[in-house]
Amino acid sequence: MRQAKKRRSGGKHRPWPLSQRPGYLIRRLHQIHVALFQEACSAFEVTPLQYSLLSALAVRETADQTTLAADIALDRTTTTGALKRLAARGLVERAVNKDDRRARSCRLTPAGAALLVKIEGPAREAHRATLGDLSVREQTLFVEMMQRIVAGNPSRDNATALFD
Amino acid sequence: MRQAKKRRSGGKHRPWPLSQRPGYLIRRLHQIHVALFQEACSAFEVTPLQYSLLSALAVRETADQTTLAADIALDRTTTTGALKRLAARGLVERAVNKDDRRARSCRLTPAGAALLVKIEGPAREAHRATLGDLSVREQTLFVEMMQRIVAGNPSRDNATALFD
DNA sequence: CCCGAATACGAAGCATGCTTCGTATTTTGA
DNA sequence: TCAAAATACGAAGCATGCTTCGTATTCGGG
Repeated sequence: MRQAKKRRSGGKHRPWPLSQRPGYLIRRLHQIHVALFQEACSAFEVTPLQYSLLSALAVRETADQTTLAADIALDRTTTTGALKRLAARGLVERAVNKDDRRARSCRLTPAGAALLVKIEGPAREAHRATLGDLSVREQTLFVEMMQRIVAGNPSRDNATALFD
Repeated sequence: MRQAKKRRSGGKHRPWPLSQRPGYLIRRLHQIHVALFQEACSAFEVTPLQYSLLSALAVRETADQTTLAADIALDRTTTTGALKRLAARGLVERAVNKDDRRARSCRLTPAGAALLVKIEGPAREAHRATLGDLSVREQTLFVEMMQRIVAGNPSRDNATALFD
């Protein structure tokens, strides 16, 4: 624990080291996780985001794009783009909803469901490895703290409608 | 250690909830931080990444793009794009190095240095607010754990030692 | 000194992520 | 009932982020 003192009076701007800034560290963590995930799941050509989408679809069975976007806390248009790519690969089906022609009903194809089963192991391992430098006890604590932060910062999408 | 929870006979694949996956939580944290930063620094039209770059430049005085990319642990070509945008706004100067015409010597302009001074307060507040749902003690622990994870996963290009 | 290795970039391409604006469709309320 | 509000999308634009490939320049060893 170094406590840099020094602060010369006429000195320039004293930089706050990047390695101590929460935002920088979070960006690095994200970078690390994506790299670990890509490595672990390279055989499936699936990104973490696509895995999240497939997981959400497995739960929903059928859902429109806006619902899925809310499920994974992602912007609606970004979600659409990802779903299009998954559909182009035959992993997801996007059909206009017959009861509401505004909506696109999305669902896993058999190929998508099969891929999800096969990727689960490596994907979990990648998630686990991301916190692999912490003790098991710390990992639990770390996840709990992240959940608390997320709970305290609702995503724009779904929360605004509740309170005007 | 793996206590295989029995899967119900008719049951489909049982998903690991997104809200418990480290990778998902990290993505949400990043999303939250960027939003808080943008809100706090909206008057300056600067993104977290650009702030990191300006900070790195303030320390380096002068540096080529590859060095800056390593400083902030970002891909070289992405760094170039960000520097171009900063240069277009007159915050950064990008000149071909006279001693090595392969390299681009980058440095803060007076406007860039001035902006960095003004943005520091709001930027720090945004970083602090990102962990605002944790107690002060927890914030310290959280940052320490993130640093440990980052230290255990070196970026492809090293030499981030400048920032300690 | 000179040729190959190393270095610093740039361009192109794909995939997130976000905002704003416009359109089609459904719902709703006076 | 019928026009306004709400909803679900799509397109376009900007900003990250990454990889791969190609080019210019410098450096290093024979």
